[in-house]
Amino acid sequence: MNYWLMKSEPNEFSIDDLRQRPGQTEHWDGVRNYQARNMMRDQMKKGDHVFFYHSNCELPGIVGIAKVVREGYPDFTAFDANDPHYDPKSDPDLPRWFMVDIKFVRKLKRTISLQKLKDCAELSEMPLVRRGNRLSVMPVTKQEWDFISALA
DNA sequence: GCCAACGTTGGC
DNA sequence: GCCAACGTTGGC
Repeated sequence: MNYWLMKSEPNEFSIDDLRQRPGQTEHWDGVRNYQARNMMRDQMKKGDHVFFYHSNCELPGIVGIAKVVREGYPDFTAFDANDPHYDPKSDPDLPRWFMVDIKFVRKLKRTISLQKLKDCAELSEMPLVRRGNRLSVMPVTKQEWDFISALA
């Protein structure tokens, strides 16, 4: 069992949007970063736990929990010239970008803010709290997961 | 292979 | 809206 953190801008796609999706499930399309791609394609497994993080908003932080319900498969939005995430270099016969499906588990009563996470020495190794970090999908250790869960 | 230019991310 | 940090692109 592995643990992850996935960022989303709430004005694009929030934890509430996920909860309201049919089956409370959504495909995580639009990631155009190779490190994040590799994790979704190769490492994220059905049943893995996910922290849902809101970025680029009034109170950045962890807002909920989700889980992986479908393992890596080609991000079809890359093939669609009308899609904002279109990438002509991704060939359907040799897809460049991958995604997973995640399902809503629960929303936290209160956001665990980025500031709070930064204040915890136990979390100082997380890429999330490192300066300049831009990874939108990142691994979380079991220790970090348990520690953060206890903050909620 | 180097590196400047550029576009994007994301906190503030 | 600003801007630092970072990844990607493309000329050479």
